[in-house]
Amino acid sequence: MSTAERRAREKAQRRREILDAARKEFFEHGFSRPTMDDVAARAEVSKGTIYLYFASKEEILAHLLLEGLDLLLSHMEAALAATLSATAEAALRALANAYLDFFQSHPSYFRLIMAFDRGRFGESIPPELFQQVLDESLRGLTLVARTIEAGQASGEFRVDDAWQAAGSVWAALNGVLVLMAHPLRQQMLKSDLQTMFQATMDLVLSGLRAGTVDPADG
Amino acid sequence: MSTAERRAREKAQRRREILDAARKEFFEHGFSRPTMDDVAARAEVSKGTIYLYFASKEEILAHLLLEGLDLLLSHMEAALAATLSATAEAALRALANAYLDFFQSHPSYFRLIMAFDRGRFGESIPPELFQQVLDESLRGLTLVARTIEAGQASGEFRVDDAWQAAGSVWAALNGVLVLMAHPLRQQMLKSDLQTMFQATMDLVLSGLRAGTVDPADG
DNA sequence: GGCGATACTGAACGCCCGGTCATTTACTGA
DNA sequence: TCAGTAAATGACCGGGCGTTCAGTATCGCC
Repeated sequence: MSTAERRAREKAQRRREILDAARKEFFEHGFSRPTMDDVAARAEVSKGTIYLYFASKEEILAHLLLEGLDLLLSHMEAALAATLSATAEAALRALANAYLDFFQSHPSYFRLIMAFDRGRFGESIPPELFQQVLDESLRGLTLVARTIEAGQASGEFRVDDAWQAAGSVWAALNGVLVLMAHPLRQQMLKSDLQTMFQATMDLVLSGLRAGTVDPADG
Repeated sequence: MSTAERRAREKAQRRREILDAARKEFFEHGFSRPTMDDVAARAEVSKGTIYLYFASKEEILAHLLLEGLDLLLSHMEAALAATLSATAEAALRALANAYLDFFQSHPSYFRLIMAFDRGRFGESIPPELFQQVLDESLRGLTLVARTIEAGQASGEFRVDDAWQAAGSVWAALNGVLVLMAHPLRQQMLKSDLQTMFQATMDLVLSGLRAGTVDPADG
């Protein structure tokens, strides 16, 4: 009996080793360049072995993507948990900073998430994985939307549709990260990512406070 | 003498034909899938001929990219020209709508611009073309920055740094387009691109009017 | 009419790579 | 000890594709 258990443990371990090797390869050399042979060499197994654990190259990437989303979500949830009793604005700032942190600490995961968003996979990965990714994605947006709803309730934010506002906030922050990812942009705008990110957050928060209804009035 | 001129005309014409064929192929099937054989077949020339007019596949894409940027800039400039004597807010809305129009009328050019932004080329294309792309890109941002400066001057907008604000605005609008490009997103947020785009623009404008300095005060 | 120049052609080159499967190796329980 | 099984191997397959270049066709001028 214990033999079977050990076997299962070893199998899981091997799988993890392959995933670790793939992560290193992909994060070091981009998501296209590395070949299955590269990953195999790094994992110190033969190429055939990889296919005993994963159905395809894309499936490996899909698993890494899920890792990244999990990490991002846990960052965001931790940030929210730490500001439970604060104002909605503070909570929203905490969420945004968690996203910025994630971008800076795990740029490759960020790039992978963006690649998925662009439809890099979508075909050719198991629908069940695909659904998981969508669910995680939705959970993230939900955190933002709920925070904005709290701000609506407390009167901090004057917006009609919290989900729409959440979409705008997410789009704006994401937009800054994508835009400023390029060093050339930082040159063009003569400011760095941090500064631009905070400025955008300030702008958006100012908009949320002022509300988009009845611009001239309070 | 006229012979040489005709020759030159014909050469330019052939070049245009190849570019037209490449545009169709790339816009129909994505920027990677089509092969040089596909482009050649579509242009009704042999593959070798293409290399008499372009140095590489990437260079062709770079020229298409420039076309796209030109088109976008002319849209934006036309929009600005039509609102010369209006408020800064109206002008900024006109710019934004021009961008939205561009996205909707020429989605493939938009995707190409985004691909460049991601660094899809950057290596392997002539530095002179690369520089041209950066210049155009900067011109676009300049239009936004100047408009915001006008709003600063007129007192419509309360921001310290017009360029920074321009970056935020650009990032936010770009972010919405990228975010909502996916049909799944529209489902998640239960609203369409148009609505989200306008909502984001409203939010951002509200922020510009309110200013990001001294939040509680006017 | 023929010669040089210019334009064009497409077979061939060189290289890359994801995925498969017959075979070998390692282990285990009787 | 050995047969049965699970795991691992890596040569091989089938395909793809950007780029080159030796050879061919076309044109215009003397």
